[in-house]
Amino acid sequence: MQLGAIDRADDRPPYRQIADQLRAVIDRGDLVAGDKLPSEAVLIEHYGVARMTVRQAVQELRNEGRVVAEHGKGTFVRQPVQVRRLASERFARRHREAGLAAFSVEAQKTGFTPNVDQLEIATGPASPEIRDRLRLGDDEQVVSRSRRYLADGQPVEMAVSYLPASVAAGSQIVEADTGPGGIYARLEDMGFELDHFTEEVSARMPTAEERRRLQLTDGVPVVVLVRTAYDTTGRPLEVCDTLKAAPAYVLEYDVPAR
Amino acid sequence: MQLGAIDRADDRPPYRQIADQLRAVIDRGDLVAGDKLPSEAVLIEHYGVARMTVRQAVQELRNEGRVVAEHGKGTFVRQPVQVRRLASERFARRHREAGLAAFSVEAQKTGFTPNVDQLEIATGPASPEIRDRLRLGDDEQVVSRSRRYLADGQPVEMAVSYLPASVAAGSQIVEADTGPGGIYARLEDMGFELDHFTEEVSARMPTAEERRRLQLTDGVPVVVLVRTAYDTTGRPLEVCDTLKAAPAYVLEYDVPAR
DNA sequence: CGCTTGTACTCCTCTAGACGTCTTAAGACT
DNA sequence: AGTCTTAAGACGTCTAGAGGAGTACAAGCG
Repeated sequence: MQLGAIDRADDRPPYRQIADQLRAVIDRGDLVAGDKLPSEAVLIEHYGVARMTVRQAVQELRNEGRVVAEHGKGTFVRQPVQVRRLASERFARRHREAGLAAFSVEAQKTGFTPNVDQLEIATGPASPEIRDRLRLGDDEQVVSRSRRYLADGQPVEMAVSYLPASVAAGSQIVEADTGPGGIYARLEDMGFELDHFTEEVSARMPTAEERRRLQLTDGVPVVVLVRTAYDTTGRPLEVCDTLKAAPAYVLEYDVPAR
Repeated sequence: MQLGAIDRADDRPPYRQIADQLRAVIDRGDLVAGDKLPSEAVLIEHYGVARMTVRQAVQELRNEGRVVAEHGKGTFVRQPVQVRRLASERFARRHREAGLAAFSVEAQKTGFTPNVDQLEIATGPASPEIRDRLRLGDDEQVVSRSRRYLADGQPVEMAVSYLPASVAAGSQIVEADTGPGGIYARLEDMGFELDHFTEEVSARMPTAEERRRLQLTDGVPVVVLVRTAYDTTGRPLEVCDTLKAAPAYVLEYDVPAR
């Protein structure tokens, strides 16, 4: 692996020159996914700069999502973010068969091994925003379920959903499958009549926490899917917010015969 | 504007506590878009920490896109992404009735008076990307159609679509309605059998030109809908990219009887 | 009045350390 | 052999400075 020196004649600051050289090492393939970057101590020695300068250079690569620092272990080259176009399938049909589509179906149709982690379930008072979305009274409690979906170990999606505690009604619902349609099937089993739901696709910049959990590159917005499920009386039964890095959502519709 | 102090008993590092407090100031509305954050010197004085600590806190907010630092001027709160919630309607039903959903249907169901401007049509060689998406040969030409949708005079959406010149076949297609389903109805009239299409929702930061045409504020990502229409043989007939500021897309599905 | 200059303020970059926590592996002990 | 301790190496956080460069505005000059 070849690292150059800092060119004092260069008008770019040293930390940027170092970052560029590290980037080049990765782009050239001298270091591939999983490889360890030279440690901070080595880079300090090589370039003859202070520790903060080296850290600032590495921070650039971290913000770009090219490397990941692991406390006590080292800094490692990350898998490149995949931006492949997903193969299209008969999604809409399956969607109708399943009754309600789950956003996370996508992960399962691409050949990845999907799994779920960071499942957290909590019961407590609702925030004003959630109260508004679920049309709850001031003192009603909600059950929140957050989880993260991974494809081949790589986080691709995270979701938080809220149900009125009166709907969750004990422990059954909170253990419901986090897979596609799981929660909705469970709700129907419990006697709730799902009528329809709304989905709203939006986008925004992720918070630091969201960027961390999804291992996002700096400057990349996330696609947000806001879903609300209603019963036949029009009462919201569940709201679910799903976050993904772009590209996010592939639907396929069949054209009906005319 | 109220800023607290650092809680040494808190297990979170000071820089994160400072970042949280600055975030809270923005979330509370004490500082709104365009306002200047307290300068580094003021924050150093207030919290009694070193410069690097303050800078690390502000860096978090910069990474989140909440603030922007301008050399020599200060650090300013950025325009927040709007999270306006749109009223939901029986979208899916209409979608099935219409045969194919158009992304721009939304504008028409919100009570705005929609209209289209900046219609541009051109025929020429395809870029490598478009060639790839339409599966064209090296020397095949494409017809591109770009337009902008306005609601009550306000630009809300823009779209560019490409058809192989062999499909467009003269002047009929290029004058096709830009409204929902218009182009697809025209294609079917011409004997093309539309089979299905894929839609991919993504998001990214807009280019300067896109920001200008959609009159976007700085820091707001755009939702991108990438649609490809296929005929029964699996050949792509049209690709269409639509851009909107978030929020963008509201669907409503009915749950079929079980 | 218009232009230049000075100056204060701002963020940018960097230095040379310090101590902390986490991971790993070697070595000591049972 | 298995378990515990310890130390080295790695990144995390922080201090207390320094000079640089861009900006805004007031003072001075022609």
